[in-house]
Amino acid sequence: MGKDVDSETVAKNEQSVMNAITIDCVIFGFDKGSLEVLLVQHAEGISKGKWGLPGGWIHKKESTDNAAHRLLNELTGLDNIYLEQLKAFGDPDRFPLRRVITIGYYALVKREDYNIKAGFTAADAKWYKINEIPDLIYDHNEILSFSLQHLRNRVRQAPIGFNLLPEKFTLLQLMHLYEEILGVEMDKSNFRRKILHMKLLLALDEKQQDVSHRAAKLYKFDSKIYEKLTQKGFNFEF
Amino acid sequence: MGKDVDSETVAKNEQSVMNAITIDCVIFGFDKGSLEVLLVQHAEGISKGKWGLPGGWIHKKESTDNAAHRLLNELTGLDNIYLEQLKAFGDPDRFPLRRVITIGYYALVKREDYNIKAGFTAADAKWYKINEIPDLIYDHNEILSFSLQHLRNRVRQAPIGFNLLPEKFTLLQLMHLYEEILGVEMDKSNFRRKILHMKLLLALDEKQQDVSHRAAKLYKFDSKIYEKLTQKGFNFEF
DNA sequence: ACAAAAGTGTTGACAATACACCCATGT
DNA sequence: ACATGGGTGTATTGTCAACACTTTTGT
Repeated sequence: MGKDVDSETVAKNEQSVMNAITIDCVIFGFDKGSLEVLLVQHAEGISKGKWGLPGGWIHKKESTDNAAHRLLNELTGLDNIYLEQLKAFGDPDRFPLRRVITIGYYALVKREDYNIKAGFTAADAKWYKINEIPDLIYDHNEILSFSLQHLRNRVRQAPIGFNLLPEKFTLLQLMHLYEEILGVEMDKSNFRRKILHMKLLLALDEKQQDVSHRAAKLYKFDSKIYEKLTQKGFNFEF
Repeated sequence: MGKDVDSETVAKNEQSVMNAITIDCVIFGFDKGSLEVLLVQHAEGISKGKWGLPGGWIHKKESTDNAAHRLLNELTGLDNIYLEQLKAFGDPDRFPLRRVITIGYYALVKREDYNIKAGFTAADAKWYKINEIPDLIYDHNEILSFSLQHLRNRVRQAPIGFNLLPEKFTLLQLMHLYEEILGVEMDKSNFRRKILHMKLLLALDEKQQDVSHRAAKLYKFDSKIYEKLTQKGFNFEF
């Protein structure tokens, strides 16, 4: 949950939100070879100064999915974000003040698109590398590690990893993304064969610019072919 | 949700339950080659007479997982059931009277163990074949089809299918289970090789009884080996 | 020239598939 | 004897992992 969440004021005064359910988002980004998560710092309340997942309350008239999209947009300004529900976290003691159940979501964003929203400063919101996560409020460490586990599984069954990369990318960039997420080393040659064999990528007539070595061909993700493949349930095993 | 759920009485009078969140369970069983789901009939309220998923309210002091287990036990009398959360369903209009979010669970039960709990009659609770599901209350058809999709995916990645079979089973029974869940035809010989190669099964010194053909060897599921395999994340692709 | 990454080719091991066939048992 | 399912064997094809090698480009 975000800035004001552990102050009870919001829930008590606002009749327009549900008062025993919140939403928390794990926002993944990929930058310079590292998988990162966007955390926010609490400005007030009992956990002032501590970091946590961005989140907030659900309006009475919006779906939980919409609420998650809205919260994400309020924080990052981004609109068409890959967003999926993880599950509900319902331990009776997870929130110290009273019984609140939270619905976890995870999002994948392209770091190139991301600009922190006006109203937030570097002190409020910050990207943390996945293996440098501090102690978070409530059960947010648990939600985060669940989402990481989930991402590792999903990424092997559906080509959602693309959502973390720029529109145009090289095969090696894609491979490094998988290596980072799954924590494994891969063989360049075999990776190329495998991914090209799936016909999911569209080769562009463009090459990398300004690199101090042979420029690699750029590819983009072909969503039409992806649709076909997801329907008959394919296997993206790496 | 179960018998009394759409009467508001429970939520309003009972201070001990959360009033805007419920739990709904999809209970899968496997009988005579068919995948089935346990549905219950509403006794009162606006949807009297209609069938729906069993479910109910969450007590203030129990986790959502415990609530699901409790509800399942109240209905079936069973204790050690395979139970997993699906996700939260949060459409603002899913429940007609007011805003209620439900957390979906799915359970796999061995039909041999199952006995309907006292207090329920055949008119209250009934097994329905997966392709003969009637119109259900609220968004329960949606929850059901989501859970079926989820089951089909899960069953290919973890050996949870065993939870639907008796303690001791034959290889062909197991194969038929997979065929039914996944909706495919399999090759007997190849299935044997594949499943035995995984070393997940323990061959017993027992054979089928009272069958009008050659009796098949019985196997049981080796949970120790399963633990090992799940940890390094294996692939149960069929 | 050489570093660094792009990109290709080859090989051997192993797994998936499709079938053909024999075995045991009750009616 | 035959129907029914249990159980074995094999030949082919395809996929995967390991690794050696060539190509391009900036410094």
